[in-house]
Amino acid sequence: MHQPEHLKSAGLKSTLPRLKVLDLFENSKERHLSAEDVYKQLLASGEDVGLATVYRVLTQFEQAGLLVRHHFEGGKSVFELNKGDHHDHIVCLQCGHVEEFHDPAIESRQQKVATGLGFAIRDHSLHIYADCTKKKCPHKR
Amino acid sequence: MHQPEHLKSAGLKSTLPRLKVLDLFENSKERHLSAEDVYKQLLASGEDVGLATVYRVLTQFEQAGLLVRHHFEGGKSVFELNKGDHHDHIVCLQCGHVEEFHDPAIESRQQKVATGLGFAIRDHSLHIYADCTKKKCPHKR
DNA sequence: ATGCAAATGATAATCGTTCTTATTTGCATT
DNA sequence: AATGCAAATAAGAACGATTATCATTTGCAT
Repeated sequence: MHQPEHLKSAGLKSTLPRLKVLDLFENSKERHLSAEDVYKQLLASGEDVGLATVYRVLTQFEQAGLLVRHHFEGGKSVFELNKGDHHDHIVCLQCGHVEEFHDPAIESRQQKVATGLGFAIRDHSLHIYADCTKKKCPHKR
Repeated sequence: MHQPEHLKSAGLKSTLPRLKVLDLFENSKERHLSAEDVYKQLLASGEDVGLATVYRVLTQFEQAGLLVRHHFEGGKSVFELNKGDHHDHIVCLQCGHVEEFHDPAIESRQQKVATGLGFAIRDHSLHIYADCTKKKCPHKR
């Protein structure tokens, strides 16, 4: 159990709801979870947390750098553990599974384009929405 | 005035609110407008349209292919006239202005990456959030 | 001019998220 | 181990964007 230290070093008190949420992200099958996902999974595990707390904790974790927030289509925010690397996302239109990728060529082109237009990149997001080409979509929800 | 034909060919009755909205997109300074933007500008022009109608019309125009919808950060949908071309967006963090660009190298890399992972791209969005590097941001709201 | 389906406007409802506030908890100090 | 207090929580109200409901109005073919 090394989670309390994670929280401590992030300047966050080691409370039960925070440990539960962090644990969920570290042990969940899907890397990408919405606030609703987190809330429901905690309730299903018998944990008794409030939805407002989930939202607060997710935002705090994002600010602390423990989680990264993404805005996929559909409006709702989705979070994932911050592995320290940057990557883009392919969202499967069939099952909603999110696959990650990183392409240095794309990244450097973005820099060139932005610089050429007189902008300094602060952040960017590349989302590809696609169909899995295998006969049966392998990513069960 | 060629707008009524636009609507007709899209299978939409030529009504006053729809003409107003279409006209606004064709004559507005900013290419990218939210439902709220459209509603407020119509009210400001003395036109009396309902907010619900604006939302409905925007969605219909999107489905008819007259407008394209984008989801920038901040949650709300933004629309622009469909010019038929695909392009990506740089959003100025200072003033909210949206600049468009198209980079074939990025596009082709995306195809390669998606194919390599076993996906067929249906749609994608690349949003760069950046600061304008000129001393004074030239894009006044 | 007439009729009727389609479109509108006002408003209620919904969804994701944030705010408010009274209560509870973590944890440092006795 | 008991105490105190700031920080964190839970419940529900509030919020902003969007969608649904429904009675009224409008476009347009007859």
